[in-house]
Amino acid sequence: MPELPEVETIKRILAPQLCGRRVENVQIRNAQVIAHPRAETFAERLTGKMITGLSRRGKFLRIELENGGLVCLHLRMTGQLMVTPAEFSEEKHTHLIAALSDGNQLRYIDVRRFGRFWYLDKGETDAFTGLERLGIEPDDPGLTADYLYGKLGTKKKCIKEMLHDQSVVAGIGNIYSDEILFDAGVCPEKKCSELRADQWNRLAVSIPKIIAWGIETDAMTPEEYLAGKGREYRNMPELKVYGRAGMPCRRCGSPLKQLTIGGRSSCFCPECQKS
DNA sequence: CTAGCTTCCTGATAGC
DNA sequence: TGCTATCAGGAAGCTA
Repeated sequence: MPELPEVETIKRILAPQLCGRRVENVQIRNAQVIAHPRAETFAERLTGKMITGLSRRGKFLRIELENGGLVCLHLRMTGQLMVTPAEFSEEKHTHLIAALSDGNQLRYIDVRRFGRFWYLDKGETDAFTGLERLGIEPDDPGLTADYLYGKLGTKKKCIKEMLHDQSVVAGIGNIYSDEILFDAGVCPEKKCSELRADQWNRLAVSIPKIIAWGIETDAMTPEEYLAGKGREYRNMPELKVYGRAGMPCRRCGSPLKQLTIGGRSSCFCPECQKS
């Protein structure tokens, strides 16, 4: 499931393959991946437009067009965006294919079909994408202990759940929330209202640190990208806790524990994350 | 305002 | 072998 570091990786890989290319035509195989406007209109608006830039905000990707129009997309759980030569065989669950002026194709593949696309004309604000309610980026200098405390200090929900609130810090999902809490030495079940000042301080350090580390370890060469046909965006970072239930903690050796918190599986070290 | 539940989807896996 | 049940999860939308 792509989180901020993977979306950033996708952006960096795709930007040089998309910028300066014109969208020649758009085939939408499954209209449900288009959230706004209607699929036909979406295809019409894109056709003939030159791609001028790619940007990321939280887990959203934005494809900027020459007319000031914007394609926003969210990959959710299983969405994959890739540029391939037109002759590459088509993956199962391909929902959108945009032919580009250099002969390549931009393809969207999504097994579970949770991902969504929006097209916004220049200045258009009426279509709700979710982008508008995003909080600050993890690398924003405004991400301080005070900021976190101000947003979450009175919340009764546990910190693990609240780290997923995109309106506080944008881009954190289930993998990186586990990694951040381990780095900060904070128990995922701890209620926000019960966190101490030193724990807010450590979270304010760990959030940008772990997200930056994720981006670094995801970094992929164009050769690696092509070898995987662009399907894999995570270069297998050495995760400390996520998915390692029962295995020894990399810091203290104690067996890592798994719990379901707010409907999400959560892994942590009961020794290193006692409070 | 918050908490809690449901929805969307398919593939992997477990149990019989 | 083949069936059914369960689970995974980002975020919106709903009710209470």
